[in-house]
Amino acid sequence: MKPSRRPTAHDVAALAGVSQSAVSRAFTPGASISRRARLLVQQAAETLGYRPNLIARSLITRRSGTIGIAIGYMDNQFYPAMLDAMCAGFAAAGYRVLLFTPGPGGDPDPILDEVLRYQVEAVVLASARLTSHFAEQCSQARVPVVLFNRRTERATVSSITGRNREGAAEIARFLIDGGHLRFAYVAGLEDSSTSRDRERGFVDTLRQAGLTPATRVVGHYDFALAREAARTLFSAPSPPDAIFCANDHTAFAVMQTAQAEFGLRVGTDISVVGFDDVPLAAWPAFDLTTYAQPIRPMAERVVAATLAHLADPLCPPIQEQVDGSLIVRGSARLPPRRHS
Amino acid sequence: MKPSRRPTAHDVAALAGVSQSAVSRAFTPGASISRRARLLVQQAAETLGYRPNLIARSLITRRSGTIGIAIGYMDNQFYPAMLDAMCAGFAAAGYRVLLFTPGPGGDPDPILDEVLRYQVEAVVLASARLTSHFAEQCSQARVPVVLFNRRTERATVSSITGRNREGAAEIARFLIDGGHLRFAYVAGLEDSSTSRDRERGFVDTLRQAGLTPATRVVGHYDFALAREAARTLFSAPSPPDAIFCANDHTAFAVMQTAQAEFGLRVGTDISVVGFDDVPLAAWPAFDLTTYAQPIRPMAERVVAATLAHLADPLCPPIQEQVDGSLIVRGSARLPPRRHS
DNA sequence: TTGAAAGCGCTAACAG
DNA sequence: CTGTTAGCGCTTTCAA
Repeated sequence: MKPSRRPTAHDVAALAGVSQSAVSRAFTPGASISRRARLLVQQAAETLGYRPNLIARSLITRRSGTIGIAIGYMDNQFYPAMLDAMCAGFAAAGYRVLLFTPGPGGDPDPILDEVLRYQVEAVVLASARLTSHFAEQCSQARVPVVLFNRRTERATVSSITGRNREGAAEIARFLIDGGHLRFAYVAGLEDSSTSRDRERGFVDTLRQAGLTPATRVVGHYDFALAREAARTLFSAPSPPDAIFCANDHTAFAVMQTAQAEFGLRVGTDISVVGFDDVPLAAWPAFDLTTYAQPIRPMAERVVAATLAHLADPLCPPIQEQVDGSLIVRGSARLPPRRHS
Repeated sequence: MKPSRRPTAHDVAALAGVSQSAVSRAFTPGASISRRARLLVQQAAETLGYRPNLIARSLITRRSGTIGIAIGYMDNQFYPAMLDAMCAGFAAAGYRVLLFTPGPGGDPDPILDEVLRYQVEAVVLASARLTSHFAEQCSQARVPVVLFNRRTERATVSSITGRNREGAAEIARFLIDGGHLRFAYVAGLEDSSTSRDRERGFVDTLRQAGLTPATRVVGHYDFALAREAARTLFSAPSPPDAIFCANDHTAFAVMQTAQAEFGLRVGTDISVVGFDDVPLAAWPAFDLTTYAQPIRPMAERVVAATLAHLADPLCPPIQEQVDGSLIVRGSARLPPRRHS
């Protein structure tokens, strides 16, 4: 017994009494090989516990079959759910996922370099940090980039987002119809396109309705900071009665602070609305009114866009917005019923 | 301009006027190369945008630098948090993470095969499905396996778990001291070692105290199913006053069902205790008493165990239990204060 | 310190 | 359908 090395195609070939190329062919779906030869190889492979080395294959085919996914915010349920869905989508398309989580603090650049060295065929960026520079480096290396839930100003890179402006505008109208008067927006990260787009849709709609502009605080998409922002809001001389939060995760922080620290009844004393419709939003404890960004469809679009770039390197940037919809639950006062 | 191919070490060598081996050496930390040569190479690499191909390197070094992580339950906050921590840990150790999420339903075996073909150096299993058979296949292929948060009966494979028995026993004592009388356990998956161990610690402690055995329902670690189980519990003629749930995720389902559907005040009318101490448990809306499984330390132990196997292929299985602690919050009635 | 040469395990022409 | 022959891009002896 030769215990040290894993069996190679040569070993299998020797045992099966065929050439090494025959072994290769036996493991290649469309290859031309006789049933007999394939059987011989399969048996030999079985007894040896042979498994084709995909690394060696990648080297020659120049396709690693690997997609890099950068994802942050694992405490915001939206991202793990998305990761799960994307992973499944890529797996179904025959790709493996190399995960990298650019932790808080520290320069994310070295990790990018690492990933590119590993010959990922494309990169999906789902983290607000490291978006622009990172994306640039990738496209310089001719590695397609797909941004998820964020975009860049320059239309040079692909992105899949929700309908941030439209969704926020719909929320504004919903709150206006609900008879609210003092609005507030809890922003995410200042340099996040997503937070800015949502703010814009919200603020513009209020302005068009001739209402008092919304108070603005910043939660940085962080639970603790969002709670801090909520305290600022509720401690003000004239606190808001309608709060739109940059995402559900932020909304949870705001709701709980309102209830636990200010004794406010959410949905009655004040209205809180989020964005995303993560599974938690439907939990009885939250019952959050929010604008749904559908996980599965978005994941599918990300996968599709990535595959499009892989299929055609000259494919122009794809910028898609996936439709969402307002999910009305109990965290915001309802507009009066209209006759239909 | 030759746009099609990415630059290789040869291209860099040609431009720098050195041999291709020199290029290799310039990118190998400990290699013997003159400052001059290294500089030449670095400049040439810079202008060409050269990045060493790690796939090619793996082929010759026989080390892919990649760890496979199988993880499920992305809706249970414990797992994304753990994934994040493990990813960071492996990255710090110079390893990349290949993620695979064995979705619900379907045979997980083909995906395993896929992963092994990709030459991962080790596999971390953090999903209850695919544990035993999968682990066997891996060790047959001489790929070290580390189970996370689960173990197998046979002590042949490494595992990192929390103190399930002890933690559950401590919870039982806490509830007994709190003066509860009618206990219940909401189990996870029936074939999960974790759920069984927790149940055992809980049940044994009750028995030793001479108390009525706990009612037992099954939540399968699933939110909806756990709610269903909770309904069964609360609809019984003599409903429990102390419920221990297999994990926090299950506890959230139980708490909310108690409140929303049965009008029970958690922490007053009934006590609910979980296991894990996920970030959500500390949210005001839940304020869940639970037994903490510390994410960071557990992740560190997983990484350490994996590296130990990598460093020494003959390393015997490592079975570690990471200490936890009871986190007392408001979801369970407190034992009466004692004089200290 | 350096370059030449020999592969890592596999795929992909190319003849037979 | 099959075996032979070149490599994929890199690391690693081995002499020089």
